[in-house]
Amino acid sequence: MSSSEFRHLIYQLVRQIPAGQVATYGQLAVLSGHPHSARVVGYYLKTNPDIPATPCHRVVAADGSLTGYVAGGVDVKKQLLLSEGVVFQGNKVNLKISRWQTPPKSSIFNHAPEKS
DNA sequence: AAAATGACGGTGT
DNA sequence: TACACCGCCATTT
Repeated sequence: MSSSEFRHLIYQLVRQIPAGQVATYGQLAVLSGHPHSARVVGYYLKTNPDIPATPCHRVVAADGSLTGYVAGGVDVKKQLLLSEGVVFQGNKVNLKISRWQTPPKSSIFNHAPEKS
């Protein structure tokens, strides 16, 4: 897969994050098939060509903290997330509650065991 | 062509 | 919990 396709795929994934939920850079990296390229994902969002089309504000760091946001900075980013109903704990997103659960394709008939 | 950079993430203290 | 380090990899210098 070429870099340009990789980038396009990231934007495609971001556009699928529902309002009120967030994904992490690493999560997108894994979903795109590039588990070790979280930083690159961040770079792609930084150079996001079309902010309105791709809700890059719904992408946060692995610990829930907010990193950059070109159109106004993390402050604006937080406000956008709050207005969508994302749950915060202080300065960080409560991933436990607001993390985007990607639909597991093959586990529809699967009892996802919590723990054992 | 080689080195530096960054909207990351995991580990160690 | 917070901060410092180090590995990662497409892009830029």
